[in-house]
Amino acid sequence: MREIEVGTPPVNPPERVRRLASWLLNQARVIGNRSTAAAFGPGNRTDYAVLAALQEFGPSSQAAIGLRLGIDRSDLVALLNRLGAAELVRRAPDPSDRRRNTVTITTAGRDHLEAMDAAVDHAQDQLLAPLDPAERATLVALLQRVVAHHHGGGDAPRP
Amino acid sequence: MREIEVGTPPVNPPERVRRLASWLLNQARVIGNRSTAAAFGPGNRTDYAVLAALQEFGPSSQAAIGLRLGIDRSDLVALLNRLGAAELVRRAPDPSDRRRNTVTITTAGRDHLEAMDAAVDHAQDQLLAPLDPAERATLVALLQRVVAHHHGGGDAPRP
DNA sequence: CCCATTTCAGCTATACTGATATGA
DNA sequence: CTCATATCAGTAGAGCTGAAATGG
Repeated sequence: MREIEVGTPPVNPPERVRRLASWLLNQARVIGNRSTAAAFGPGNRTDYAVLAALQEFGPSSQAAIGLRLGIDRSDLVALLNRLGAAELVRRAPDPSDRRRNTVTITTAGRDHLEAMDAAVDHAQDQLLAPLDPAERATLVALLQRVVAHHHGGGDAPRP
Repeated sequence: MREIEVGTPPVNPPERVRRLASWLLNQARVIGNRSTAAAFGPGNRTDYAVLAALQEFGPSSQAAIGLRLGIDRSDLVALLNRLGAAELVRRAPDPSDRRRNTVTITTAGRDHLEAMDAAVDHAQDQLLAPLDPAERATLVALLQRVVAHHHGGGDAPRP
């Protein structure tokens, strides 16, 4: 029994394509999106990242959240509208700089984040099912290095 | 000097997010898409896969191409319209089954494919820049196993 | 004046769904 | 009548751009 359903999977692609890291990343990402779409609702896969950032770093402006997670300022507006409507975050004008909204995670938001943690772990488990723990760590480490190289330090805190 | 330009890179994301394979795959895929978008024109990253499939397996129906590469039947129509307009493929009704179009790569298509090969290699090189050859092979092999597991054999020919 | 922040309106490319016409 | 094939129309989310409104 296969846990993740795939819509239009490739069947025997040509050599040239089968060895391309960029192609494999695209395929793997579609699979990962499906497994995480089951954990969160569809469409809202970035909610987890935003709540996790607010939990780990405390109240932040929208610009700070976007910068931290690589989410566009525009997309954050609708996302925070949803999280705010669900009472998972509060959005209040910053008294010290009234251009800013200070976004704060609520108690309900913390609960929701913890509930999602289990679902997220399960999604990663499904995605990486064919790999043993050491191989999973290797894959994650290699991907972190690729991302860090191009983003200039996305995998480790910078001074 | 960084070769690949990135629009909204994450800066110091939270622990919970930084270790997620699904998140890393998304980040790496955006980087890979940018590097390949430089090799092909933007928008047409699947052209290479289609031409490679026709080169390796010979003339095929559109349904066969889509099945092989995991491309939706609908999206193939516009793609082949473009490739046909550029004279890189020929599309002729199959005399033995007139529902089908037999798609054949042209000489110009072969030339174009070979020209793209170099650009594609360069794009992979940029994407995997921080990894040595052994690490690149490891990453590709791990991704192939993940993809194969969920697609049921996407990384190796099946009988 | 210039710059930062939020918000909105819209654009493009991707992955997909559903319906239709034609033919095996 | 059924199934397969190709085509078209249209949907939904992701990533992004440009401009307006407000304020430092």
